[in-house]
Amino acid sequence: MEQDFAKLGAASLKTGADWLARADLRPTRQRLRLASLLVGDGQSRHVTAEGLFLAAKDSGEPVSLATVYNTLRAFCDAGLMSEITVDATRSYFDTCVEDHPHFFWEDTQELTDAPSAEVAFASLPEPPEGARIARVDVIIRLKRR
Amino acid sequence: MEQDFAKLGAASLKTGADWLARADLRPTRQRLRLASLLVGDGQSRHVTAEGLFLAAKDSGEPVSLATVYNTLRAFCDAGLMSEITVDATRSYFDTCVEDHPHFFWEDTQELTDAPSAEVAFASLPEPPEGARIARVDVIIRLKRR
DNA sequence: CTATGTGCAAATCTTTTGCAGGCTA
DNA sequence: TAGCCTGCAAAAGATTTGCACATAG
Repeated sequence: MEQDFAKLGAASLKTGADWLARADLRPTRQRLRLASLLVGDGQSRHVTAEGLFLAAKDSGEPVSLATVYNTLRAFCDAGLMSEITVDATRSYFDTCVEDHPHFFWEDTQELTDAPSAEVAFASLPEPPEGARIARVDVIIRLKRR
Repeated sequence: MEQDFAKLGAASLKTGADWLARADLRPTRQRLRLASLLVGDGQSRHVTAEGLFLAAKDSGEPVSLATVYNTLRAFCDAGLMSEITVDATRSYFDTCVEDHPHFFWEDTQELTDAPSAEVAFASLPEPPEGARIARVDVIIRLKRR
């Protein structure tokens, strides 16, 4: 589950701070660090709690695992991130909150964006009586050949 | 997570036995019981381990939770069932092994089939170089209104 | 009779939570 | 200063596993 994170510079710290400010989250040292790793370079990123925890440790400013979990939860609650369910044993989090399709690489357990423009529904069923469609998850599972 | 299971009669035991035989699985008392609950009426069914465990208990012939887990795993390995990932905290199993779309009722945590004919892709992306598409999961998340 | 399957309890793994001390506004 | 945040360790919940006993072929 190799994940490549933003190199941290002044710019990424600034970007992370803006990102937190958008959601009225207190810019603590830990949140700034995690935010920088997540959106420091303006790219969208897919992480697991464990992966982000390791990235923080590698970056030289460790954040406790509990705080990584709590922070990812806070980011989701604040609408900054979304949780993607692809694997029964692990949660994935995406810095992009739009409903979009994903590739899941079964060999490396890596989650990436699928080109959204190329996944189009010809039709979707009418939601059953009394229900509305909250979201449509599309996971394209890939195997190396 | 109310799940309604097959009423067990001679027919359902027969059906369950055939189902096991198709996969060369030994027809033990526990497997026959679970198979009957799953495919006894020829309907496709979506279960969690806990739900199936309770159904067995209610049916008057309990099966231990560990065996329910091991058996569901065995049924999947044998190609009789498939595992559907919709919820990070629980695994769902489907007696239908074809790749087909699902409704997930967020309020009751219930998983049902979506009318497959009505979910058509206009297009799917080309799998990235060196990969092939193993499966495409479509989960339509529903909220009650 | 031998290989498999079952059940219990214990282990494992991911995620959450209680609580004491620290830090932002 | 008040309240939110962090980290640690413990708790919780789902699933797996080790092992002794049972059972199908």
